[in-house]
Amino acid sequence: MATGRTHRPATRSRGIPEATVARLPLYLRALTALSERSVPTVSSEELAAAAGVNSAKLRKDFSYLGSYGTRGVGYDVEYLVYQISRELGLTQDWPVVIVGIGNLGAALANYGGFASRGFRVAALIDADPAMAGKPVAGIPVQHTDDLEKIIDENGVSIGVIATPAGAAQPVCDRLVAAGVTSILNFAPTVLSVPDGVDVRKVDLSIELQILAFHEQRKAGEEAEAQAGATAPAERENNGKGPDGDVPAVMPA
Amino acid sequence: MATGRTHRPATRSRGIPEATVARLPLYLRALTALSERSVPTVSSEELAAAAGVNSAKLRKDFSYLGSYGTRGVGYDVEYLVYQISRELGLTQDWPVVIVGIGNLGAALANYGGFASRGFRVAALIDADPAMAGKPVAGIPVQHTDDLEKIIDENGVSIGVIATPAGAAQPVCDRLVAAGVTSILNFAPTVLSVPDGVDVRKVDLSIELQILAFHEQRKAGEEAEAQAGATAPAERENNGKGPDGDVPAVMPA
DNA sequence: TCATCTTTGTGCACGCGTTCACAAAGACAT
DNA sequence: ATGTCTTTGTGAACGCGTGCACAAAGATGA
Repeated sequence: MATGRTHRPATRSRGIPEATVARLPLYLRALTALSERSVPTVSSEELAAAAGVNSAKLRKDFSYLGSYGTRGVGYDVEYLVYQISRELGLTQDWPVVIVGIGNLGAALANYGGFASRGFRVAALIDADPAMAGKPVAGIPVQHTDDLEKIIDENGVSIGVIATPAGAAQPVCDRLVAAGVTSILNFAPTVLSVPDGVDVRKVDLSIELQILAFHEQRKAGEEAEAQAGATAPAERENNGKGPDGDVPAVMPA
Repeated sequence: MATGRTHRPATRSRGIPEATVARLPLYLRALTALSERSVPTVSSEELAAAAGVNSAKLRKDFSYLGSYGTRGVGYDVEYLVYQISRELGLTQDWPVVIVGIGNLGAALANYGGFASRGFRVAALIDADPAMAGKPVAGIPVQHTDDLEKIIDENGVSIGVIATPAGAAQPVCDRLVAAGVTSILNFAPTVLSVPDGVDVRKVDLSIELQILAFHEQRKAGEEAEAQAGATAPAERENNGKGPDGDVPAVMPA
């Protein structure tokens, strides 16, 4: 998955482990799909398959929320949808601001997945005066100068940063000073924030690099297996470097 | 961080722990910045601060790669940049295809972070015939019909899925059948793939839901602390539900 | 050459998360 | 009522990841 990793010291919030919290949205999505198909109940086995996790893990996750299942039957879909929604805080409305309306910011503004679960794009903010007033996804872009006022008037506590790397920390500081306590950061920067503020980061470049690592490993193993299968002894040094299984690319 | 979570059974690849691999890009970014400022060496303490991690963790991470530091001095920046790049497989070129050129797909195509680290957008693919031939980020969009040919001719092993949820699994299947072995999935779906194929997912909606959970918890604790500080006994049941610290929103 | 000082590399202990395996609970049929 | 069968909820063991704390290594100066 995406870099969604956690900064917080794994403090168990209200008894629910962080790892479980991260899976609840997954369960919720699967349950919503079942609900739309009017499926009344579901077993841990079925639901786990739909969410792509181990069934024991799912049961343990649910056990942190309470005993919502019926032995011999399974879980009531509608009831579980409600319980998880409530636990995640999705029964209320969360106004969100997006700062930095470039390619990515605009795409986020247009992203339907926000509105679907209680998240409402309250405002779009950009530092470019030329953008001011221009509507994106039906919402007029406002200038950074008014950031504090916008946060305050809309009671915003969640901010999304989609600015270039250089602008991210200053924007973050202003958001926090204005009262934002949760930040979703798309800029390739490590943000520093005071205690009590949550930051999650999504970094496309990092995700690709992790994939590249595994991809390289796969290629290497394959080559090794190939060599081992055909002629193990022949694998001396076919014109590369002294180190056989390392690409012969040298640094400066 | 973003949903970047890992699917693989935490199989330690080549002795390097998965958690370490996920941090290497972070170190690399910090080191690149130092390199551009022509800083020759850096201590684990300084670098750790720049990357936002514990210094002991950083040293242990580097120890998996080998002994690249000098005691009493620190690490050679240039050398470390090269070693990490090589370990991550960034010394070679990775052609990537993006499937689904909507808002998000277009934003990804325009994203500069791809090109910067050995990743090259080899092709953009969309199912809409009206999009075919239209250039996005300077690259003409091609039709899904040619997917297999494109993968094959460009030697693509990494695919990015930015389609609507419904199209994701079919597209994934075709990518895998055509030879792609690493997938970065932006669609809100659980993809099932055969063994040997890596999937990482980035889910904006999930990230927001996790933030909402903590945000709700913070609000609840604050209210509780408030109540406890002023009048603990007064906190009987101020017209909500039988369960005091749960929002009195009822399901259908 | 020797002493001092800095910084790495790592042994060790701890805690979270995962998984297995099973007892308890309930549905359902007789 | 009683028995059988399904499925939950959880105790317990295991493994990975983290962070402390320190010994070893090397630089630097006298």
